[in-house]
Amino acid sequence: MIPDHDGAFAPTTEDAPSSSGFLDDGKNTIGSQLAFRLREAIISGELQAGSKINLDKARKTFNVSLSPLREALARLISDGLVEFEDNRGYRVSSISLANLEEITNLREEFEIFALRESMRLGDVEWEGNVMRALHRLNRAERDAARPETLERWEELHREFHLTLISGCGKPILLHFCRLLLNLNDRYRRVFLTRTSGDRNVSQEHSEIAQGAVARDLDYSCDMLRQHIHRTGTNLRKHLATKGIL
Amino acid sequence: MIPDHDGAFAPTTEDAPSSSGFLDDGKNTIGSQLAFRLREAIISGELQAGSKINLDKARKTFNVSLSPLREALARLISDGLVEFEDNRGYRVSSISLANLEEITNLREEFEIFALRESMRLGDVEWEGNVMRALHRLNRAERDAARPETLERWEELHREFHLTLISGCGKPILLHFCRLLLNLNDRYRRVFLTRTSGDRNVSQEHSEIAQGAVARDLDYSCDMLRQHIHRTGTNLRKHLATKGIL
DNA sequence: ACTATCCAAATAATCGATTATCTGTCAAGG
DNA sequence: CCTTGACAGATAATCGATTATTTGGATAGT
Repeated sequence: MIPDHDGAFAPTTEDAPSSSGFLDDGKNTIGSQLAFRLREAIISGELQAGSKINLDKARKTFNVSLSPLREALARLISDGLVEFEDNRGYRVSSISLANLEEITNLREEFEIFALRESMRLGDVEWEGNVMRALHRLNRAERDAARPETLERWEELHREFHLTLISGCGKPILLHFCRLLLNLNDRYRRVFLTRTSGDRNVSQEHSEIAQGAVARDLDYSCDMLRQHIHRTGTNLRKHLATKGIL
Repeated sequence: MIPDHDGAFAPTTEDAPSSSGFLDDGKNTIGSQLAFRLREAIISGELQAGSKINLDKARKTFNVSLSPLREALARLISDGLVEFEDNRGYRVSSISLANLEEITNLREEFEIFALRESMRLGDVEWEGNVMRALHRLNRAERDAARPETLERWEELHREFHLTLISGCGKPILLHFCRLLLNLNDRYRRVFLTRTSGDRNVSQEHSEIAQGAVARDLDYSCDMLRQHIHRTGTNLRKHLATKGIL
């Protein structure tokens, strides 16, 4: 469950990372659903990075009133996907090489820290969740020609990484990692629709997960670091190539 | 300037940490001013941790309409000071021993990381800002009997810590540190109105700052770690004593 | 007594209209 | 020409009223 807007850094009430992470369970307010839709629109690149968000147009596009629209945008600000300035309105956060590099760098720092803590503190429950998330991810197909598989894969991928560090017992840290993962996903969704040829991502995930449940701290952390680093490097290349900077 | 709501993780436009960090420059929208007032009310303890925020009452108390009130609360959610649940409304984030410990722990990790980066990358401008912030802080008085001096000291103290790490060139990291500092300040404001007898906080700050501009990485980082750690320990004691947990 | 169901008051969410602010354009003055 | 100021259109912010949801308490059934 990504949104994480049930409360700020709530002490992680979730029993097990709900598989149906992103389900729009119909039970929410318009504001929540809208936040969900907008988030997807931004992460998928449908709403271009850096572009201004005209409230009137958005209101009409999504068929909602201003109140829930602002509500939704406020949440995306917390997520770092939208920026805001008094009397100037909202705009989709820009992407840049520097931003990508920072995200990658911070992910390395924070996720490794959180993984280490998880291995130190995680219980059997956590181990089980990790193995499940791994299995589900590795079973999911990822066909660039079929967007719905990409979306599904992204969801499971994020779920995997979050589950991996979910045993750390640090809600705020988890919150930060979730944000970074979110930000990172946007770059991947926009620039990478397939895995680069020289990588076997499934295997990378397996190595990390197995090292984690075996409590092989150094090995698992090292694998994770490399994993994040490689993704960063690939993204950097693609960003430079398609280079809209 | 703390609020940091000019945009998500904006590439730090600020030339120098504006001394007038918190000035309510009158030029903002009602929502912004309200966010400012509410933040102060929460950090100062005026709004009790864990308490529910009744929109109607708040609306009347602050003499505003619902829209700006929700706007303001949305910002405090980003700050981690307020929690929210669909159809259930808002409440002031709770405090707890675990929460305090996490904040302290993460501050140690992140601020040290950011300080190290600042020392690696910071320019003369940064050095100057650090020395200025230090001077201003050490000159400020802090009299438990006069709340306005406490408030002022807190502002300068936050400013000092932020300036110290402002050279790191990592806007997102800075954003996270700012949040943690904010959260931490609430504990101090509520539980510590004076420095514990066995500490010379001014000297601690001086040591950190001087080590920083001298680029003595290990020394400065170590001093900062101890500084944060001591504060955490003190707060923990007071929390246990006045223990409303 | 205990639980379940329904109702009413309290509270949150949303809407449409109004007010305030900003932005770009054009004219007058230098 | 360039700058300055004023205007108009576009856009954001706010408000008051309406609608939807939740909560707590009363009632009926076991």
